[in-house]
Amino acid sequence: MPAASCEMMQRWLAMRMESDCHHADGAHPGLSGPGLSRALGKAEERCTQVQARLTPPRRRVLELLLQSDGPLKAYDLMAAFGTPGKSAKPPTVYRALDFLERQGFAHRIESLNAYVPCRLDGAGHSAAFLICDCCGAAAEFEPDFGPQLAVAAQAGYAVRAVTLEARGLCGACREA
Amino acid sequence: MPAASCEMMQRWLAMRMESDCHHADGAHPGLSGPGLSRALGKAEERCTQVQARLTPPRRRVLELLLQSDGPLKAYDLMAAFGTPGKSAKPPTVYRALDFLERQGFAHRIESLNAYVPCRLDGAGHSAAFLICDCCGAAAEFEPDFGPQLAVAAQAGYAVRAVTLEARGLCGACREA
DNA sequence: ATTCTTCTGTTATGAGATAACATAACAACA
DNA sequence: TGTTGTTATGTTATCTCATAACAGAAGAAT
Repeated sequence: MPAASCEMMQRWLAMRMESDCHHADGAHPGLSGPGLSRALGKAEERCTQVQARLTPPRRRVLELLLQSDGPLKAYDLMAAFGTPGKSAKPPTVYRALDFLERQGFAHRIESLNAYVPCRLDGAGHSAAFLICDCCGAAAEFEPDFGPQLAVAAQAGYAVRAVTLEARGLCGACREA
Repeated sequence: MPAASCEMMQRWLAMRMESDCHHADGAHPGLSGPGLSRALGKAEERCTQVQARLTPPRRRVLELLLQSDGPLKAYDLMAAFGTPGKSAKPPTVYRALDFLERQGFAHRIESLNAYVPCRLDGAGHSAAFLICDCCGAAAEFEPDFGPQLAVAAQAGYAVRAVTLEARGLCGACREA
């Protein structure tokens, strides 16, 4: 199939991605029980160190993020926030996310409009993700922005934060 | 000496307007006249090479992006699309943007929900930007994703596209 | 000329995020 | 201990961003 196929190919790929690819991801499995408690405790600790308050709604949103196997949308968080039928309202969740991002406890993934808990210790203001277009997994990794920061310096930019999002297929989905 | 006058202008604006930073940016000035025609012609050419159709709405959206000094929002494009009072509707613009992105003529900047024309020749499916939080300029640069791709390969990921967005202050705004 | 595909125009709706304002909790300190 | 300033929450409404779904027009292929 020669040339007219560029758009056809796109559609085909899109269909394939939509078709059920429900591999459990494995990149960052959701926490529960002791692991969850430990992570929350760590967050509490870091909050007291910097005199920030991990209030109930903030803690709840962080808990939901930590429990999840993958990125969560803001409205998913709202739905899961309270008891069934008693969901949170947008500002509650967005404010909590705002706080969590400022403290480095969570990241927003721009290309998904979704949020993940930070998986790296002592992370600063940078985040980098390998995102699987098939199963939706988002694996955080420690980026080396050396080359990019060199370019920025050359151009006279003062970089405050960098986000990098690589889209593709994870190992599991490549084989399937 | 354009740099000096730009600086003066910035100081003046900063004094007048205190909080808001409305400098014209200069990173990628909007095209007009022959430069614009040349860019559009080049796009036409590349389209015929791959048997894609740069139809009127697509061409119009690309033209608007090329004319702009900075990133444009989808709804700004809609407003500017036709004659005053006769704006385009969402699908018209989003479909055009979709096409332009697929052909590599435009990029979406995720962290701004905005769009820019591609400024690099022969660009593949990667994009990298230095975004000024003060004046809104978005300077595209050729990224070197060597380290990141190594990480991805190590993790078994097949990377299809990478986007990088560095937020900070451009040289001009740093001084102001 | 017909058929297939792609592209456009239109209406309506879905998803994502914030504005604005009132109230509550907390810390600091006289 | 009450007062004050600050920070956080609850609530309503609204705003911005993006897509679904379908009818019809324009091109290309035979």
